[in-house]
Amino acid sequence: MTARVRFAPSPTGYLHIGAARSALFNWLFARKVGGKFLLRIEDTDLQRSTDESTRSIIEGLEWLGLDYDEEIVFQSNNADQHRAAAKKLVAEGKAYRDFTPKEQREDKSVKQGIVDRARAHAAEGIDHRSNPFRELAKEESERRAAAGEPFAIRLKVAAEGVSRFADIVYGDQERAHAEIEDLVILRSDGHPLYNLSVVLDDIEMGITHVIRGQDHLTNTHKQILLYQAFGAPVPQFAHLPLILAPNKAKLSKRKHGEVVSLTTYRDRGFVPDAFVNFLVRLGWSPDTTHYPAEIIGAGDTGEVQPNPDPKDEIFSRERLIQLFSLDRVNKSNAVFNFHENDPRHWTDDKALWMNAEYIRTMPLAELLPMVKAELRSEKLWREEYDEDEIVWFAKAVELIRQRFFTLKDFSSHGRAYFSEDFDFEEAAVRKNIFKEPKLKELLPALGDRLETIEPLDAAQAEAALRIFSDEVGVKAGLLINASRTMLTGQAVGPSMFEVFEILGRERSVMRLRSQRPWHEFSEATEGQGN
RNA sequence: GGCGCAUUGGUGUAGUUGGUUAACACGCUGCCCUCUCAAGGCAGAGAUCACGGGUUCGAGUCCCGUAUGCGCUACCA
Repeated sequence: MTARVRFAPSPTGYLHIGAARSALFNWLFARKVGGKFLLRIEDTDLQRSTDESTRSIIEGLEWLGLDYDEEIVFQSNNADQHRAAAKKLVAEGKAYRDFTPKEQREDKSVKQGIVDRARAHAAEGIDHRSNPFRELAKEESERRAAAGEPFAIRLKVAAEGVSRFADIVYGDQERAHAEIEDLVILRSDGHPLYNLSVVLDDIEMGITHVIRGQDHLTNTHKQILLYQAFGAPVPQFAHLPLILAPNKAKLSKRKHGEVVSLTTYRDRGFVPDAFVNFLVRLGWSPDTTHYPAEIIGAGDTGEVQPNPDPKDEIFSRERLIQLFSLDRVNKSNAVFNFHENDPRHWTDDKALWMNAEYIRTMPLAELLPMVKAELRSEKLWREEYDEDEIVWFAKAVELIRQRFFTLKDFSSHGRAYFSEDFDFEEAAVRKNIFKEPKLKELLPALGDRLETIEPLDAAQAEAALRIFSDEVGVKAGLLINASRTMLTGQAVGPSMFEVFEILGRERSVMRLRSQRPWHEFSEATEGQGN
């Protein structure tokens, strides 16, 4: 039997990174075992579900490269079947109509309401199964329903016995039926509820492995009861640890903002594979056991690769598929360690590091289209980069990628490589240019010197600059650092001679002759004057 | 309140059936390299393995309890 798994988000907002990770684990599992990965949108909550959110989920999965194998299932399309199934359970005596009027929610929190009621019931010795309608005569129930009296449908849970299942991640789970209330499966307005809908859809879609967040671990017992009521085979379950905020609270949009939204990472310049690589390490690690080559087979065919080294952190998508296994998922929740109000560490440092690692080491051919998209979105793209200047473009990207963290850096820190319209950083100007008054004359003179060299490659530029610095009696470093700021507006960047070569003779000379720093900033040192 | 799950340096993780200097990655500090900043190389700080008992010659690894966190407990998903 081929495995069939699904990712089943509810479209009530952006795609949460925790949900994205669930999708990833499902996808990896499916690809690993040659099964099917399906997508189901759980849009039963019509008030909260939005098309925009559905779109963002689909886009998010596409961005991560998690392709699904069949048509998307929209749960709302199945509401009629779900209703019919609930009524069938009533007819079979496995569920009953509850005519208790719907409770009005107070303004206090749901959680507090639950606790209060549980306390009150405990104090009065009320069993949660003491519903007066549980054993109502069939005829009476039919009569009241026919008379138009509203009712919810509850599953009749056995008073005795226990529910058991073996979770692939969390191990054997057991819960006494006495702990499970007669859950409502159909609302009095005819609306099917979550536990009913998931089970029915999972049966319908032939799901064999349910891989989802640990927040559903205890719900699973209820769902198993429903599988049994419908006489359907129970799938395997694997629950995933949750992703928590730095204060170990649940990550939420309201409290933590855009760091929890997957689209943020796309919009802020993450490489999809890098983010996948980061996400997969939250709660999963590969088997690093080292088996002798004579046991696992020869490595030269490429078919059998040894397990990774413990120090390995970078895994390609293909490697992840090869290495992935649900029994290597751990049980404790992971903290997503971002720093609010710190622009440098706006998200987890390791995610940022990993993205930088991908940007500087991934095949250039894969990076170039991403840089192109970024430049295009910032109106810095020129068609020549795809034509006559294609070699230049590749070399420029190769040069500057080495110290970038996100794709956004290509249009911000890297702007001067693609446009004359770049800014000078004031601190850089003060540090590298204003500190030596002679530079106002030396830099244009250096420009004159470099103008005589064609082509202006790195070696030539270096030779010329060093000779020039000797002649005028200043340290080469002074001219190098000043040049960097003149040509890029910044105090830091790649090796200066490479920059000369990439920018070329014309642009280098023009920028060395520019008077912009003196026009844009006052030479007066801060804290002095008046 | 009840039930469930978890607990290894700041963060993510490793630690196969208990065996004795608790490993790796990120981050942090210093040094080297150097035209700056990264990268890279080297070195270092940082963990009484939540706490308390127990079993054992020996426990991060097994058992019990406590604490803390999280989850579920809804006619939310």
